[in-house]
Amino acid sequence: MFNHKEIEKKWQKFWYSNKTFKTSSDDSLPKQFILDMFPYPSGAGLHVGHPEGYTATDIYSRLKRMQGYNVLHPMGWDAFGLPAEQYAIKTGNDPRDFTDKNIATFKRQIQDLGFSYDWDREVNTTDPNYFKWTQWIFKKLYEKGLAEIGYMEVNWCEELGTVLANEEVLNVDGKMVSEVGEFPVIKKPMKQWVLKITEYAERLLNDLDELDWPESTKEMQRNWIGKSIGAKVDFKIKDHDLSFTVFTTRADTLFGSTYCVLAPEHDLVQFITSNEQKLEVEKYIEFAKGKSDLERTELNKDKTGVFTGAYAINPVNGKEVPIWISDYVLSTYGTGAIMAVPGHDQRDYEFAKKFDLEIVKVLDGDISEEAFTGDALHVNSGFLDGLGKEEAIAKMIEFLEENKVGEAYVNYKLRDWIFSRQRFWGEPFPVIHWEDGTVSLVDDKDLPLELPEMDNIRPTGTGESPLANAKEWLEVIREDGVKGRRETNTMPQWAGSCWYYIGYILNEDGYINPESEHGQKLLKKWLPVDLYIGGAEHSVLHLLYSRFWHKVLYDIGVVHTKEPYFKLFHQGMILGTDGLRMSKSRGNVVNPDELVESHGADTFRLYEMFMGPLEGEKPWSESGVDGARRFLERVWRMFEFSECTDEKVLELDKVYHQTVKKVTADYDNLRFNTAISQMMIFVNEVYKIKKLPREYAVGFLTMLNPIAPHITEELNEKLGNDILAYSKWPEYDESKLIESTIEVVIQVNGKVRDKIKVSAKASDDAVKEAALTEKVKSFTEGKTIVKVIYVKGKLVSIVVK
RNA sequence: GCCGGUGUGGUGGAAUUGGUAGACACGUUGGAUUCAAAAUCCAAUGGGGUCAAACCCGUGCCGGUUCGAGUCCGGCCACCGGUACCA
Repeated sequence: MFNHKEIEKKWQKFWYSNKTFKTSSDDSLPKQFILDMFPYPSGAGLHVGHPEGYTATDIYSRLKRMQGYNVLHPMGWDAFGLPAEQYAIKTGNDPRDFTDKNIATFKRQIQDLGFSYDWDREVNTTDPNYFKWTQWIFKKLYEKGLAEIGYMEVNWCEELGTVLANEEVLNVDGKMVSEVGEFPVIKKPMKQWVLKITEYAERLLNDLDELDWPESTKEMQRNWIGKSIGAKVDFKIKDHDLSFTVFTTRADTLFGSTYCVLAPEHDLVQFITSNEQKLEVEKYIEFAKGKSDLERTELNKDKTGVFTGAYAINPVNGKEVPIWISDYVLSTYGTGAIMAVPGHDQRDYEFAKKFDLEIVKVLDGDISEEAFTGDALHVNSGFLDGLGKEEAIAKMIEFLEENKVGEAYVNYKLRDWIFSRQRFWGEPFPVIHWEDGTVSLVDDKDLPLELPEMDNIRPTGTGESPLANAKEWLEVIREDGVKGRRETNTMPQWAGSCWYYIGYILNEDGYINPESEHGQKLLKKWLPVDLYIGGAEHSVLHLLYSRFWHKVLYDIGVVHTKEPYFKLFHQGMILGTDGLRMSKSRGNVVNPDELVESHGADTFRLYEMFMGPLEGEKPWSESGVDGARRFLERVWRMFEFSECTDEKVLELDKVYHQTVKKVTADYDNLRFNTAISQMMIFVNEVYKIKKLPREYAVGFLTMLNPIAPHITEELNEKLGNDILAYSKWPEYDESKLIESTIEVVIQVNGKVRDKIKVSAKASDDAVKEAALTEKVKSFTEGKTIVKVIYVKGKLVSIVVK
């Protein structure tokens, strides 16, 4: 039995005090930037899911160091956010203390696992020295015209007097209510900072192609960006000097447009509603405010809507068509208005059937039961009659452009990013609103703009953040006597996580100015991130927002790669022993502390990597942990019973070289479970032979070191060698892997019937000949052999009739 | 609902390009060791069938392509992640 407590503490202390894993400033070595998604340090501490990805990157980092790379492998804290805010409001305590305490726990737990982080580069998003640069980037966005104030809809709860996160809103009978108290929640437009990510939509879409990311993640981002090519069409409103624009991908069906629908929030609704309809329209707008987008669109089974009393003029045929409002049209997609073509759009079809609106067939397909949305020749469409879809779309756009009533247009589902939160615990905006109506930014030399000390953080009841109560901080006076008020919104948690990979690079005992010569040198050296591992739950939002900021920084010359993260990998979730997601309420959360205490960090790391493929979801198992420990015990004993000899042990040649080959390839491809099983096979062989040549002993310890760094360093030290952390990665000799005889499977009509051993050098014909064994013949007898297929070195397939 | 994923023995999983399904572990059973036990070492272990073999069945379900399908195609089912203010 080895004493994990002693060994692990000893090596952790050694690495920490020697700064073994400090990033080298040596520019001659090739670099590897290996990054984890940094955690939100919750009050519950680390759970066993966190170290899964961290172990993977740690193995990879240790491998790359031994392969001669200069490795940057840092860790930090995404420490702003909702839970600390809620804790502060509930208890009256300062979120800073709470956050610092949680970080200390997380850090201790992570360090107990022996990860090879360069702790000199630790970042913390709530550290003013860090968020100084978050604010600086915001200023750059503002100066580039990418940050604007606009009225955007938020979840407003009148009773609670506060804006709620989607997470805090429940759906009861299709209505939004607060999680706390079940009070009504409505969509209410409020002044918000908005980042114009849509201006980058096309680049965010196109540059996905050059990334080594899971195809599924790229696909999700593509779908999220949601590019659709179509046209804008202008509709004049009868008896008003007003018009509105719709976006459509099927401009060719314009002759079939028999009504239009505006989103209930559409600006025009108030101007065009007739007196007779006014009451009903207002009632409907109220009704729609209480529904979430999801309920309004995808979950919407029963269409609702109200006629406004106004008519639009169809620009292609001059027909007067009624204008309705309905919640299935969203103000946030396209132009917030649609031309309804009930014959050829299913939602419009359902709506028209329900409200008995005219349906005109303009494509030659069956519309008796449902809308026909395919490609067919046009009918009832004037100059489009007889044309197919593509041709007709092109011709219609030509008509629209010639008559100045529309144009070709590309629409994205991607929406601009609401970048403000009505909260205390976030980065303050470096913005002052002056009483003369102007807005100015805080000067660079006055950054960071820190959060005020507040005795009691509480909601204001007006929808403003608790910062509105911090009078001294809030109110400023300009030299000319004009009064101003600081922005009371704060930035969302995304802000700090959008650029933290850059933070690590710049953090050399304080943050280097990214535009300085030294900062530039560092950024050019380290970017992009070579490997980024984190959960699939970040597939779209974090990764898309972060890519957007990176592109902006690229445009202003701060960074020099188009993309931040070159290779991305998602680790799967670790489930509870019951196969369900770990959660406090289920009581199935496993905390690593007890296991590290009882089994040791090496066992923990080994078990997590052996559980299954990194990307898969896997349930936790106690007995599996014991098995992992048993393997390490077996390794420990292997060095006790086997003579460590300087002689060659020919029986081990093949399995050793196989192991080097497989482990090297598997580590590189993040397939740790199969690498471990190969090392187990090697150990099993040594147990049979009871001899271990020195060269193979060191090679084996080197290979196991990235997974179980403490025990391998200890064994290696006992052998009298220098530390493994920077030793040379073993190489394999292909010639040792060649077999002289091979086993070939013989199939008859696809079923395995016999196996033969043949010389590796045997000719194809000789193998085919040898395949006709007595047993095989009993299956081919009385039948004609139609075909014989030989797959080299693997099988012979005989087809009979 | 929409987008993306997953489904293989009693259990975790392996099979990297269509070529021996179940590597390696866990568990179980048997043996060795021990006064005895734990630990350790060795062996067996998908299901049916058989004294043993032969043989049959088997990768969520239904169908297809192929000499050959866990792998490719079509249609389902179940579960998981995301769905823009949890991050």
